[in-house]
Amino acid sequence: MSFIPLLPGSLSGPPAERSDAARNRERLLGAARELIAECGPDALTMDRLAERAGVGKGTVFRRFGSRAGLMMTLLSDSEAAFQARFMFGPPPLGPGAPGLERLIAFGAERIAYVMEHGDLARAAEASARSRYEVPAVKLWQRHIELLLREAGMDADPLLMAMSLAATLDPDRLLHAVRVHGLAPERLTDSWRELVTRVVRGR
Amino acid sequence: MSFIPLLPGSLSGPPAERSDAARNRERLLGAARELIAECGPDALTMDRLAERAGVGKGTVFRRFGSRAGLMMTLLSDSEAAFQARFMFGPPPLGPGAPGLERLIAFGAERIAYVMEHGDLARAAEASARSRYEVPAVKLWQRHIELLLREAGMDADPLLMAMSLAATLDPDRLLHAVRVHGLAPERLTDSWRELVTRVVRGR
DNA sequence: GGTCTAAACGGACCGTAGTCCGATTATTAT
DNA sequence: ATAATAATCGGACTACGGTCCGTTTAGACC
Repeated sequence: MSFIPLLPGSLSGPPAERSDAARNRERLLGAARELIAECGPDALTMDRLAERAGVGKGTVFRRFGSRAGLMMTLLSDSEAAFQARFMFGPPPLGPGAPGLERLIAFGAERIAYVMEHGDLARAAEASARSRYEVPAVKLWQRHIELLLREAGMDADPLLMAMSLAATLDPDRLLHAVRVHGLAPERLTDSWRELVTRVVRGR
Repeated sequence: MSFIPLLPGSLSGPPAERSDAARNRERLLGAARELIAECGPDALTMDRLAERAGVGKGTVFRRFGSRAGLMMTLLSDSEAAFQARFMFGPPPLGPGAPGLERLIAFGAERIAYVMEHGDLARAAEASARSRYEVPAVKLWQRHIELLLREAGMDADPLLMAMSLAATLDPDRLLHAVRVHGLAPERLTDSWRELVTRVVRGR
């Protein structure tokens, strides 16, 4: 007869990463940060990364699943911090302020975030299909929807949130700033106008 | 002494396509349409296309520059028709109706267009960088900006047009319909709400 | 220490977009 | 018709993301 655990297996946590796996993950993350610091995210190829970290290519993909997955891992710290700030931090970004003000603050913070981590964020946007299935992206969108409802928006908050989220897409924001040469403040101002008009209604 | 043209060279038109080049271009377009009809745009690879058309791979790229370029060429007819309708056609899409009504009609038509040619449009969206530099995309955006101004929008019409254009991105629209299962009419309704609120202002 | 197993490893391999350059051919001038 | 020339052609080649599978090894149990 086999061992019967007191807790369901899935609650005892993952079966503990093997030590060589942990070592390689750290090596890979370190090497990735080095390469990005040297040449930027676009120049990071999976082959070079494997070589630099001294592991096989298969190992890279088993760890991170894909190039986008690697980039998301690299972003996860700042991403988590951002999430914590808009969900639990002080107003006007966090709870405590009116919905509209939180929306305005959210956009402003998001724009600032993209200005700082934009290239990485763009590289982390997986290939086409799953771009909108990334947990973080879905979270922002639900957050916007929530704030819209709280601000009294009546008409189809889900789709309005989708439209507003599209405005904050890293790709578009970076293009506006880098190609069109627009100042980030102008993006922030425009976002404030946009959400104000959308919320205030007709 | 060399020949002096009466007109600057660039005005005498392109130096006339060589007959074999024209023949190959037709062959390629035909083969591309066949392959897409058979297996959809995603299954069209440049190698298969070259093989089916009976030409070398280099020829494909010299003709169309890239995979996205090929897709744009395939779309150009319906794209031109669409452009003609919103620029010169009857109201409310074309000139003659108030700006807001034209904006609403524009979005509705665009959504319908994406529902029909969406996959092709998505494949035509070049790789990252130049997504917003495609002439057609810039044209829509300027058109939206124009209509916003005409409708009396005061605050930064350029950026508002960018945001609104983001809402109509084929990728997002298709995702909403295919993954979230939203009805296209709901997208149209939401677009009407959105532009109405944006234009009416505070 | 020895044995066993599942997990981790590594790098050869694949499909794809895009490039390059020597060979070919349409066109024009003579 | 012939020769000169410049555009076109074709397919081998590269770079990259991603997969596969035979081999190795960490860790648990004896």
